[in-house]
Amino acid sequence: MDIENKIVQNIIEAVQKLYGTAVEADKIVIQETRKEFEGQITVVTFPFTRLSKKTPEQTGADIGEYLKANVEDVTDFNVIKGFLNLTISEQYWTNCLISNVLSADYGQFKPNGEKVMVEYSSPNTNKPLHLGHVRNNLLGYSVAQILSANGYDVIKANLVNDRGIHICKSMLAWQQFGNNETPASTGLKGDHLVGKYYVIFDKEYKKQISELVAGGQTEDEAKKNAPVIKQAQEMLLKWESDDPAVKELWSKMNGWVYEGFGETYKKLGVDFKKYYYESDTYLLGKDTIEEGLQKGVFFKKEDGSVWIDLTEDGLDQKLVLRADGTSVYITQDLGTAQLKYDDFKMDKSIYVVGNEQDYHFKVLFLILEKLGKTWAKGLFHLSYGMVDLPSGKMKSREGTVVDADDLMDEMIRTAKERTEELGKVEGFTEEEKNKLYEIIGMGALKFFLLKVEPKKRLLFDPNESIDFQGHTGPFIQYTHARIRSVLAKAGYSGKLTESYSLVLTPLEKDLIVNLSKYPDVIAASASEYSPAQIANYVFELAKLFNKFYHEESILKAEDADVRNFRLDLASATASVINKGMGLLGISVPDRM
RNA sequence: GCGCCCAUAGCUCAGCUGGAUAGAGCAACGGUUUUCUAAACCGUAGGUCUUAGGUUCGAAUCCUAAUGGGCGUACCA
Repeated sequence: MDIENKIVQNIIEAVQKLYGTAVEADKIVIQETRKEFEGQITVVTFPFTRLSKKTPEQTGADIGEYLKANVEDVTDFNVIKGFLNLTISEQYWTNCLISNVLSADYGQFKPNGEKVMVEYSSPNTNKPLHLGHVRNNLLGYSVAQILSANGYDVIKANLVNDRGIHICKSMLAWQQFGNNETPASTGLKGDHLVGKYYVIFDKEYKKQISELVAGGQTEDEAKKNAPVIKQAQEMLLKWESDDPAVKELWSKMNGWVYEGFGETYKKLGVDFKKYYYESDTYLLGKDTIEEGLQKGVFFKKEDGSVWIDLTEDGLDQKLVLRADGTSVYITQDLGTAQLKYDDFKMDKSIYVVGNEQDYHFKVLFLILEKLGKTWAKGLFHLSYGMVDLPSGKMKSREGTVVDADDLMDEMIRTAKERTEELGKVEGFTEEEKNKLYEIIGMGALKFFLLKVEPKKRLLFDPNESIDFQGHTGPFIQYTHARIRSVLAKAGYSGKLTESYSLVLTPLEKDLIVNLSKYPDVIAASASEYSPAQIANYVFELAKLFNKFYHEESILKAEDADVRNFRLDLASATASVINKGMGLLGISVPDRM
């Protein structure tokens, strides 16, 4: 809000003139006035009492007088203890609505010339996506949208883990037990079919282990000697040496998975500009290791393994290359980071990855900094908490995962039931109905996951369905639909208010004050990479509008100017709801 | 052992760089529909902000320690 800057400037002047000393702008605390007091903007005046050598009340009154006399839009003030509550003119708020909030690009910042990559999703191709991936995908997509609204040029990237021992496990199990099943022959989604064989592998593996243990081997020996694991390892070696048959099987099964993921991504509403595949990048990083050795950042042990000593930074010694010269996880991440930078030369790069990898990224970024990569300071790990069930962690191999596709289907089904119960789809075509159910069901799911601060862990109880009432996506969607309905009835087609001399009701003023905060919320959510801030803001806005809607009629307002103004106000609210929800990847319907 | 993260109402969560009597939603109880969509609105009840110290005009917020929970600390990814 620009009025805040004006007030801050004038306070600096006031303190200078009244008390003969200077205050820094960042010492001045401005906040929203609490509901129970008169005014919209509050200045905390405790810090000035030291300069004024007067009571908080007297100091507040001094500054209040000054502001009233010198700032055009400050029309009145009151002082309660160390709080100076300012009343801002009606014209200011009316004007704010008409010239700012209602403009088409409200909340969209000008391009800032910076490029940022957001890497998210990053699935393994041996099993379908589950609820944890859903959180990742929604977060990544939303953060990308938010950065884009803040003026960044955003590149959404997906680093697919398409190779490795876990992939070979699914392949091997399919080869041995699959009877040539395909998605077409079974009707299963490709990623689910492959996941099925990942589970079958694990069952077989466990069976063989217990047989070997029964035959006298220790648990550890059995784990190494079980025939299936040996075969999987052989398969991995063959893959690495480009064995045509293995590669063909690999391409075939990954192809099924990609088709399945494609559907899931589509339903989730996420997309990517750039795909990286680990089968292409897993050998990268060796140059970086060499560079590190040259620069003396890394050192070689007698066995030939390469390390970095981070003990001075409070971390440990970390292996960066095995004794046999092969890569570890961080080797390829070093290489991939370089590759990404070479590809796009971005200013910032966000990795959306769970908090179990906090240490890994701390080390990764630190190494790149020590290597003197100027771009390393732009790297950021957007770390988010795990999604837990009441029973604890989800385990794909133990079948306790909440499957992404199942969950989405269930949400949409529930949306359908709820909507039909309420009898709200009269006059909808079959297609419109299905579209609506999807919008509502996905809205409920997305809002549920995004309203929580990313770094907090998230509890999901499959036995308790996700709500459609209260602090939810559908609540906000409903508010939007109501507004659109009123606007449609009024034949509203754009800004109606001319007059700046309205007397606003408290609720109208509250609404405008709230709407005027939107750009600040967008900026804050970007600097903290937190869609939750937008989610909670939009909820607050919707709640406030519902109150207004309930208490003050729009279409039946006695005065034509008031009616027009309220239509503008409603339209502005709908538009901010639409934009805010859009940044969360949630659509809002016109009717529901 | 060491490191990182979390702890707010019965449950799920807000609480911005320290600022007024700590706020929502759900669940519970009571009320609102001849009036723009009741997926809504209003009210009641519910809290020693895990604990103990400290910093200061002022602490849920910052510092220290303890307790509880999660994660990491692999020549796994």
